[in-house]
Amino acid sequence: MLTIGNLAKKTGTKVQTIRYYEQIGLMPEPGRTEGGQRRYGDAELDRLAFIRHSRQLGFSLDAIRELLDLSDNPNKSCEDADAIARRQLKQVEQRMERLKALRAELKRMVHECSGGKSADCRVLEVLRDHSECLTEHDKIGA
Amino acid sequence: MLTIGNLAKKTGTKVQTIRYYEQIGLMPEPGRTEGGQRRYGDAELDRLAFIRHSRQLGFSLDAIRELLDLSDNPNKSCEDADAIARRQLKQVEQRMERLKALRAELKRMVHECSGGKSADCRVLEVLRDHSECLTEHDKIGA
DNA sequence: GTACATCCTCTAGCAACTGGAGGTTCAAGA
DNA sequence: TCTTGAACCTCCAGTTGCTAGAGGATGTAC
Repeated sequence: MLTIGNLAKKTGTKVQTIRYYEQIGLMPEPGRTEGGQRRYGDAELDRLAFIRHSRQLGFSLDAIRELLDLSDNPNKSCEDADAIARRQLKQVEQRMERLKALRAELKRMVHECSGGKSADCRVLEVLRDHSECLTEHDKIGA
Repeated sequence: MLTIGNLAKKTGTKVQTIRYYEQIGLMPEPGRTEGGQRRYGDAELDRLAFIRHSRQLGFSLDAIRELLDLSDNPNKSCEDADAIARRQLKQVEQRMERLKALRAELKRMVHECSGGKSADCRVLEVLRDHSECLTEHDKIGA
């Protein structure tokens, strides 16, 4: 049986995060010692590893909830899981497109800066005047 | 003079967001009508446009605060603004690298899914077992 | 038996907004 | 001039995914 600290170490999670996952119902309520401390078994270790791995792949906690539900019910259709992954893939691709445009703009700003007083700064100038942008970058966020 | 609603429309910002920027000191306290409603001039319009544009390029509000300070003081060195932009560029590039790895992994997951019961789902299987991953993707977030 | 690392709960905070409740003001039309 | 209704006001709570700290209890190793 694992203490919460050891579970945390094994999965690369913070202790507080595990308690948080329990609080929002992603992790089950584990058994406790007489003194009230949490003790975890292998099932919980696997579940937390699944959650962490999914987070690393960028899935939201809501998406993970769905994936866990599919994982818990082997008779459900695989298509649902696939759809979630496809959705995630699409999001990732959109974010990459956005970042590409941002990178181009930032590079241009940075390369045009020649030092000197900020009155003549190209970086600030571009920020002041959107029309100087070569690319579209309309939505906020990555 | 602009009402807050018109300022919002002109800059593509929500009214609440403008009030929020005022609250945190990014936007100045504007003049008011006798009845207490905010009225904005061109300076505020420019400032908000600057803020929004910077946000679109992914700068944090803290970074924007610095940039605004530089913009307000034309005698300060341009190098500071350049450094902020370079920092931002670096972040964007790091995020892109991460997303590339994620995209590869997600694509692989999705392409291997052949439908059927979730018991045999490759998506779920990969999520269960990190060792099946071809790429490293250790840090969470984009 | 005692030290002290680790655990417990609870609360608050982070970024960067967004939404709603409940009430007031402004401007245009009758 | 009055009325209507859109837009404004303040204040508070919620979002996502954690993270940090206070103040106190527990577990374990020596």
